[in-house]
Amino acid sequence: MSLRHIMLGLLREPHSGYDIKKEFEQSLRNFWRAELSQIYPLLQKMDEEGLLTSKQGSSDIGPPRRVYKRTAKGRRELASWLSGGPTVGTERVAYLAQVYFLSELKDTDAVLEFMQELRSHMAGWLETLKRAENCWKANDARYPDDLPDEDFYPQLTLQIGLMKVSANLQWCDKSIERIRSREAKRLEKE
Amino acid sequence: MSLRHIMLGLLREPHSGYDIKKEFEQSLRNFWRAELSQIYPLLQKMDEEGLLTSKQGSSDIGPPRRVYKRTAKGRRELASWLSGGPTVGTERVAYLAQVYFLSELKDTDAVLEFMQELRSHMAGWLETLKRAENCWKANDARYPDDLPDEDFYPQLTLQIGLMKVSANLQWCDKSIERIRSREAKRLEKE
DNA sequence: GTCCTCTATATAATTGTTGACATAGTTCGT
DNA sequence: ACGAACTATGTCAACAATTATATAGAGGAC
Repeated sequence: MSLRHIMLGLLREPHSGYDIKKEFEQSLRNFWRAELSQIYPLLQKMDEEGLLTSKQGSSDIGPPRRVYKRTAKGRRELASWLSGGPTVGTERVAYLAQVYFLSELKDTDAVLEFMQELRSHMAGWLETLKRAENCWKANDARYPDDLPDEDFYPQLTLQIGLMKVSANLQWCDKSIERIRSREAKRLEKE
Repeated sequence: MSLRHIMLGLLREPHSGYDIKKEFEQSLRNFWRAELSQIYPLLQKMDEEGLLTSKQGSSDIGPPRRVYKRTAKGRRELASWLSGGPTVGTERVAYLAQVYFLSELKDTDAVLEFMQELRSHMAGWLETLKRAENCWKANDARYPDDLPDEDFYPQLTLQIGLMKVSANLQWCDKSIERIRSREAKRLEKE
């Protein structure tokens, strides 16, 4: 039940479905994703349930926008999610499942290619996060802990994002080295 | 499409549905989870699709077991998943979404309680992973990189698991400190 | 003029996942 | 003798997520 709660969090301020999608592609990218085909029906459903209100907005460009905002009931629903304590044990990381079974690729070059592609994904992601961090440092260089709560907690998630992606990158490098040295040892023996 | 591929990976050796569930609770816990109610129907479906074969086994204890093993077709299906390169960008971490919106909890004590509960989850998980690591070190202390591939790659995932959970634990501690010092500053001003 | 991208909303079909329920034999403690 | 915990298999309803498809105006590239 996380997506509806994330949307309730975003809809403290009015947003359209399209706006929400952009948030997922920017700040929420670190820990959740959602497609428009999931967002639009859910907005309608939550509107029916009384968690949101909507109104027709206008736009200079393209078709008309429908803008949603959470109700008091929606606000309470979000607070009760947070009060229930951290939701742990639901994490899924598909690429680690793939690494677990990499012995199925009988060709060491194919394994190395896999790991290098993973490394390059991580490197790109790290750059993105560093840019986001610099952007924030530029604005709040002198008082990082004086931020309003609404910015402080998102930045905590940016920090752990940086830590995890750095760890991933180091692990990729170390793993590639280990795989190479195993292969070298194997060739020696022949 | 990850669960079916993970099951194809496990079914290099014959397993029952119940066995597979135990694997998810032990070695795969780091990156995927699945319930029995998902495993049993999927085994039947993959059997129909010709990715698995099954045979009725006997057991000393409890009701009879049905044991599955992958076919050559299943093996190829798994290889093609791995050849497609790493599946990235699908990760979901619900507790980070919660942290992102922690400003909705107006009471700092409630926020600290949330973070401490998260910290204690991470500490417990770290202990579990360290035990798993020690168990492996005890068996293969002298030649860690001489392991057969089938053990080497799972251990790579254990290493990144340890790194990520340690990073999480450090981040929890640092975050709790920052939240406390913000609160202290706020009280000073009054 | 045509194609591409961006804004913007939406539906349909399919697949994946969770949680509750139902069944049943074995072993162990009290 | 009774209940709890463990082995073992499964169904069903509800909910969540993905992929493909449809529509349509505005702006820029070629």
